[in-house]
Amino acid sequence: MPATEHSEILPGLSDSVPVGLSEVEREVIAHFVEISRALGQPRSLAEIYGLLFISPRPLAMDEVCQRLDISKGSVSQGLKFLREIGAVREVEVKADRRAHFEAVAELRKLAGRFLRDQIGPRLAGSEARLKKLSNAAFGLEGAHKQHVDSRVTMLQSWNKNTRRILPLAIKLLGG
Amino acid sequence: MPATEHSEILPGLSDSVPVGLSEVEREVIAHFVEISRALGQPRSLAEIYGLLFISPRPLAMDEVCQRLDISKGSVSQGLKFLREIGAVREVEVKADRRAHFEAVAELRKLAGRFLRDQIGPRLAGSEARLKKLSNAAFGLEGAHKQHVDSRVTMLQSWNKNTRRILPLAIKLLGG
DNA sequence: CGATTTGTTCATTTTCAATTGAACAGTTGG
DNA sequence: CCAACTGTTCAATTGAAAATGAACAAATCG
Repeated sequence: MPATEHSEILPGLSDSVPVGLSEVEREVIAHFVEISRALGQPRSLAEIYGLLFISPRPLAMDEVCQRLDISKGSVSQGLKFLREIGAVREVEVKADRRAHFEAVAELRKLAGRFLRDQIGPRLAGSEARLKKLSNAAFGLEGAHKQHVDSRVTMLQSWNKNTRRILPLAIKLLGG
Repeated sequence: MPATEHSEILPGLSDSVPVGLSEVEREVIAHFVEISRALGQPRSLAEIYGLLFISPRPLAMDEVCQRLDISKGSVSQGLKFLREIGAVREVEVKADRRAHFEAVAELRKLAGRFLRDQIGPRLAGSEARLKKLSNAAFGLEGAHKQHVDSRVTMLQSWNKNTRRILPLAIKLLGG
């Protein structure tokens, strides 16, 4: 007997939501969990996105809850965030009033929005801070001032470099 | 009276290690703390690197402890890591047997090593996982197999793109 | 050689963000 | 209108990662 892919742990309850995750699903989710770690994003986000990414059809919130065994609150917040950064889109499903979601699978869009929303603001804050720093350095004198000035200049140039590279990276990723 | 830059909170104890941090030091450290957050690195690392970055001379471990008010253990571990990724180098100081450290301030080296040591291994692991995934997908059938295959292919291509970009980013950062 | 200084390690504690779950609000269908 | 369903919010809990500090090893000094 071939193993059923959507493993049904409880045979009696068929044709509702499958219980547990298939091997493929587990692996895909694990993959996204790793990536999200590197990006400093919470695990549940990655799990939700991974499940939607590999799902052949859009899923409703409570389906995600059940399949991943995470709380309604987490899924609600997770989906909210994923929608905001455009990693997930809401789609209609006939004869079902629940909201359904599917993964946006275009890397260019994904990476672009992530960088714009998560990294961009930080860089902006950085710039402001460097200005403040530059002021603080203004009051100094002599060799000490020279040293501080050179360091501050360095930081400003690093920031500028980073700004230059981000849009470029997005282009390359998408192509 | 002009504010002393290396603020001396306890006037009697001069010419040993200054107590507290100057405004410039605080700002520079805050800057690195922000960056380290974005990179998912612990705060103490950023504080240590920031202090060394703005310091006009190499510092010994216990100086770092005192100035930042961090435990000896943390500083020891922090410096170990920073040395490993090449963000800090050890230098000799005459008539002082303690090890002294200074910040490596070349962005190219810094970013390069960070990407190589922290991101590279993750990408490698990713590749392995994708192979496993590809195998798991092999046993499937029909439309479901087609869907899974297309998704797996997508993941593989994303990985490849990322690999292509990293070295490029390093080059651009340094220039 | 002790005594002191320097530095590491690692079990415990602390901290902080992620997760939970219960209360709540809004919709829909009967 | 009310009962069931769907989804959000937020105070409390949990858990994972970081910081502490004491025990230890190694080097240096007198």
